[in-house]
Amino acid sequence: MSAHVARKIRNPEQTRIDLLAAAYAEILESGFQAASLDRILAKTSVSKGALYHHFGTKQELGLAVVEDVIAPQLAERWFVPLQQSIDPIPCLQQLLAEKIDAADERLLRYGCPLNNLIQEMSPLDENFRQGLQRILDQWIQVIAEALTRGQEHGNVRKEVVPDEVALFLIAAIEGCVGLGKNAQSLRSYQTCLGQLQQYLRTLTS
Amino acid sequence: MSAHVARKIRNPEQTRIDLLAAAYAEILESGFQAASLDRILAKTSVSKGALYHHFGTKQELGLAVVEDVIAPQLAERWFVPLQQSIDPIPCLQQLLAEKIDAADERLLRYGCPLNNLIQEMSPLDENFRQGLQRILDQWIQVIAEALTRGQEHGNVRKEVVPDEVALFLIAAIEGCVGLGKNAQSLRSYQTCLGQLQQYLRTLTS
DNA sequence: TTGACAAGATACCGATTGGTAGGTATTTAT
DNA sequence: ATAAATACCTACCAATCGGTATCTTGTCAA
Repeated sequence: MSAHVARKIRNPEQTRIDLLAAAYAEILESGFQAASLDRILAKTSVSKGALYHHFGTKQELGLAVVEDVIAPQLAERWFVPLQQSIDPIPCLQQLLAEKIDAADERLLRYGCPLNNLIQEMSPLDENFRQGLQRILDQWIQVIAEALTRGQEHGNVRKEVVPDEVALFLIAAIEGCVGLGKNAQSLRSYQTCLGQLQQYLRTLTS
Repeated sequence: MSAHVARKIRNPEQTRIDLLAAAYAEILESGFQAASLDRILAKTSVSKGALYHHFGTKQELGLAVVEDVIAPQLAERWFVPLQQSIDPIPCLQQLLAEKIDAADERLLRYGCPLNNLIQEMSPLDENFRQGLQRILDQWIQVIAEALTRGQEHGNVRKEVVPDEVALFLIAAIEGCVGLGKNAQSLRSYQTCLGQLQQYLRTLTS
């Protein structure tokens, strides 16, 4: 079938995607500094020459993971639902509920990829810091806008400062995931996020 | 003066303390995995032979930093004041206020030593995880006991579950420090902890 | 069909890593 | 005074690190 179409031996876009996926996994498991390029290559059966054709340095590969893997992941799970919602408060509640229920074993073990890189890399590499901060700023903004709309609809107390509460919400989320990661306890993870849900309720009017 | 007292050429206890201090700083700045024994030795002018006389492996050194440096630090700043206080809620409020005011540049850049090690090491090394968890459990317990006493004195709402709120408080603190670390913004750090203070107020009856 | 460039492969490099071998020097106990 | 144990030092090691040089191969436009 399709005899005319020359079979593609090479597929640079797919190679790039494979590298990003393997690098993402390796970084999640070992951290960026301890992430081994050789291990990444072993996972992908891509050669080192190919890697360095697509990415100039290890740092470039890491930044690409942040921009092309982590950022879209977060956007899909948080930004899209929140921006589409008309009444954002129940939406926030449900996003938290999902986060509680969908407690992957992988999440419990390795934590949040975004927070991991923040804690490891922000003091060491300004490019990483800025790339991660861009994601955080978007996250804050999306939640803050949701809270503002909630205030306009009379669902959120006027006293709350959307920017500040959004910042705190993200901090609390990352904190809960981080503690659950060390406790290695689904129960800890869920009760911690459960307390955050109760906090959310104090924002409603 | 003191001609009889032989001058000490060697001081193994001090050597150990020097090593722990240097290792603590190096780990805070680079993380544990990327912490270089050679750099630690350079900071202390201690030889590698001496290091390996006091600590069998790099891991042992790291665990000693957790137990002998980080744990006492936290105990001094949180456990002692909380345990001594009769009315623990104002005490918690003030501890947070201190944490807001005493925002060191070093804290803002490198974050919380405890949380750093949690995020980096808990998935990689079970011994680290347990050592860190011991500290967390103590922290939780001290705060929970404070909250319970607060309930007994009628200062804290009966609905709060001390254990769970204590867990959440710590998560939120670490989250705030972690976000401030990436934002590199004193303002972010302080407003985030400020929101946590407001949360604390919702616990009072 | 061919020339030019992108994509990938292999072999290697210096630097750094945690750790060790084998020695010396100090301290302490007897 | 002396033996034994503790404390420390220097030189070295294999393994791994990120990165590079050099080459071949596949792709596509002209």
